[in-house]
Amino acid sequence: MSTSAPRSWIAELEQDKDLLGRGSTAERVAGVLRERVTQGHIPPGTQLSEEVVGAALGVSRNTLREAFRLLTHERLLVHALNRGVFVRTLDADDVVELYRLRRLVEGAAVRELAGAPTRVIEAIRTSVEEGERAAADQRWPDVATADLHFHRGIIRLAGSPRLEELMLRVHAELRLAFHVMDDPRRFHAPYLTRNRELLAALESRDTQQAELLLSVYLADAERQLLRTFDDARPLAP
Amino acid sequence: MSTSAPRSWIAELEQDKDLLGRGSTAERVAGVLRERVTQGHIPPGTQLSEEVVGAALGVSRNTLREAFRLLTHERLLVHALNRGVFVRTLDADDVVELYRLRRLVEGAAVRELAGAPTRVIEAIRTSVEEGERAAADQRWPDVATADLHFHRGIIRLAGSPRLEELMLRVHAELRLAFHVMDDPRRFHAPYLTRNRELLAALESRDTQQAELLLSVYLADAERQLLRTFDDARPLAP
DNA sequence: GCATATTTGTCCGTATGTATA
DNA sequence: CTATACATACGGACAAATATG
Repeated sequence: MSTSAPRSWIAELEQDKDLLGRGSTAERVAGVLRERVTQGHIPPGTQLSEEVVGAALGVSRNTLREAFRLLTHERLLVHALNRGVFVRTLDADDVVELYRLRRLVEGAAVRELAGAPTRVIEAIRTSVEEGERAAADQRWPDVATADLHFHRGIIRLAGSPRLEELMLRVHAELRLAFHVMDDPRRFHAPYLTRNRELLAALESRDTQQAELLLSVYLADAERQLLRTFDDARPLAP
Repeated sequence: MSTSAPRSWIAELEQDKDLLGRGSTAERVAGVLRERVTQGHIPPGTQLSEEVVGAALGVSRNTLREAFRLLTHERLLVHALNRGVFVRTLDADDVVELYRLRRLVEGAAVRELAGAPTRVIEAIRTSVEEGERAAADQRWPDVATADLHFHRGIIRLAGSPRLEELMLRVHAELRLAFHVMDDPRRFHAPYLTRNRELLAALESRDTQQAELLLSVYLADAERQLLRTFDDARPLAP
């Protein structure tokens, strides 16, 4: 594999050096790399050499290896024994499993609607309005993050921090696939009205309707993502 | 905090030194420690000194810290900044959330019963018979592990490796709480007949019945665990 | 409240092993 | 097959934080 031809992301990395504020050094380094990877600035498949990245961020290899270990557990990097770490590349099977998991978990969370505190539903409303405002101002990346906030709110209906953490990682993984999209607007914008409909079902405590809307929502999103996936890579190794 | 008075577990650790077979050194070290912690040989609350444990296993501090990082992510250890790592101590709130998560996820998995391959159900049958054989031979620890295999089989109905991994970690966490039980027989043995009943519902593809049996199963187990939890620690800080 | 001892956090240098050109 | 580049793992060192008296 050719790993990285331009290497422009290394210079960008150095700009984050002073951004390493609080927390353990390894965790701060992991935070910077997580941001760069999920934002698509470091494309999937590129190798992250210990020496090069460590020099760019000004940390030792020991510290960097701890950060790598964190991100490998989050499945944003893959670790090949004695070969190094690489930015994860998602294939179609990954997307299928991730959406299967979303349908399962978010569906189960909606089914907990009856016992969920109203505070959670209000937070979901906030995320919907946040997305609509962002769309009105044509801030498409913000529309995408508002959409993720919307789904995080749904998962909160389940009332389990561990489940929420799992799904945060799932969403981060999916972002690796979102970047094959040339136009983020076309992908996220159509779901604004769907989110509004789903919110209405939640606020009227209509579990059945919410479950139905959610399942078609996720099925459509998966289909759309898989379609552009096949277009982008007709013959992947 | 007094951490560890007897320290007998250090000598036991050294017996595992040669057991470190394949894989990265850090991962093998993590494997040994994971075993010792989930088996209850290293009691919750004890501090794992880098120097002491590193000497016992014959690995350097840097390598050991990588292993610690792995187990901290699995929530078997807790990391206090500048103070070190400790074996996790579960409180009642943890148990409540873990069982909420089990009800949610295993319930959702059973609801996927229709689309699950028969191979998975056959594996569940195997785990039931495995538990019954162990009980007949009075091997109570094996009854406990067979019970965990049973639930892992149920989760496999969902067909998501990521979900399975999450729940494996949840089960490992729960083992930290199981050890407050003085008698593992009384806790796990009564569920043998319940598992047999649930298996019958699964094999006849009766989703409704399986869902019902599972929910009362988990509710009872949670109640029983919380009860002995309150007995063991009437006034926890 | 202060001084000391212990432990962790971080970095460096180096030797060994492994994969790839 | 050899050579090269890189990851793996070790040991030592010092700074920083914490606990103890």
